[in-house]
Amino acid sequence: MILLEVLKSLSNQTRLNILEWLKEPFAHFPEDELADYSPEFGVCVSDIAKKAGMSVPTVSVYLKTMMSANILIATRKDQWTYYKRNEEAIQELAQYIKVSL
Amino acid sequence: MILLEVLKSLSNQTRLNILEWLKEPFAHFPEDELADYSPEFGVCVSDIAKKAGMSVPTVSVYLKTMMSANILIATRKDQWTYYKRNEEAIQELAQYIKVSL
DNA sequence: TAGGTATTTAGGTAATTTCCTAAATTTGCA
DNA sequence: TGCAAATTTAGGAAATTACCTAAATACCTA
Repeated sequence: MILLEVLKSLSNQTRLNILEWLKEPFAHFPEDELADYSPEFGVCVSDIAKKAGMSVPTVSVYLKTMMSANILIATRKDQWTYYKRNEEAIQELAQYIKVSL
Repeated sequence: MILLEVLKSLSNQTRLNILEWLKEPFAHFPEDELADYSPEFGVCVSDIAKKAGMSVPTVSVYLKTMMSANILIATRKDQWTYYKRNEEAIQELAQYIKVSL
């Protein structure tokens, strides 16, 4: 884990929100958009962009940033890219801060 | 705790380094600079600036930023301002990430 | 192969952050 | 009172980040 990279990826309100939304997709995204939702894959880029009220390209880059930091996991499926949280990495971050920061 | 503010205050390599140095001052600062060191107060601005290899004003602002985020605690004593880590706030951050992020 | 949907990449402007030097302030002490 | 040391505040240049729109790419299906 590259701590600075992880912290940078989390130091933006929209990116923090995305992480929250992905924790409970059904509480944050319209049900019809989650018609084919599976916790294995997550939520696709355009649904997240719509929820964020930002352009798809901006959110695409945000998601990619968080994936590079290993906080999100991406899965390409047909023409969609689904993103979900990397719970292990988030716990690793918490543990690192607790014992090593 | 304002999560975004805390994360921003930590998303800079120099500020992360400062937090590390303050964890074990004797391992990171020259002994003579720590002549009157006390864990109750910490290390003064100019010693931290020297260690960082940056100007005093820059480091002064960095420290103030981290204090505003509640990650550091400042104590003014005569003409010196000493900074130490806020261990409770750091643990609170770790816990927040663990259970709520 | 053509056309449609989803995503990514490129390129640009505005805002923020990084870091400096100079000036102002705080505090101790002769 | 007035100088000296430590710090903070002000102001500015350069780099990075935050967003956008337009264009390119990926992948489906007819």
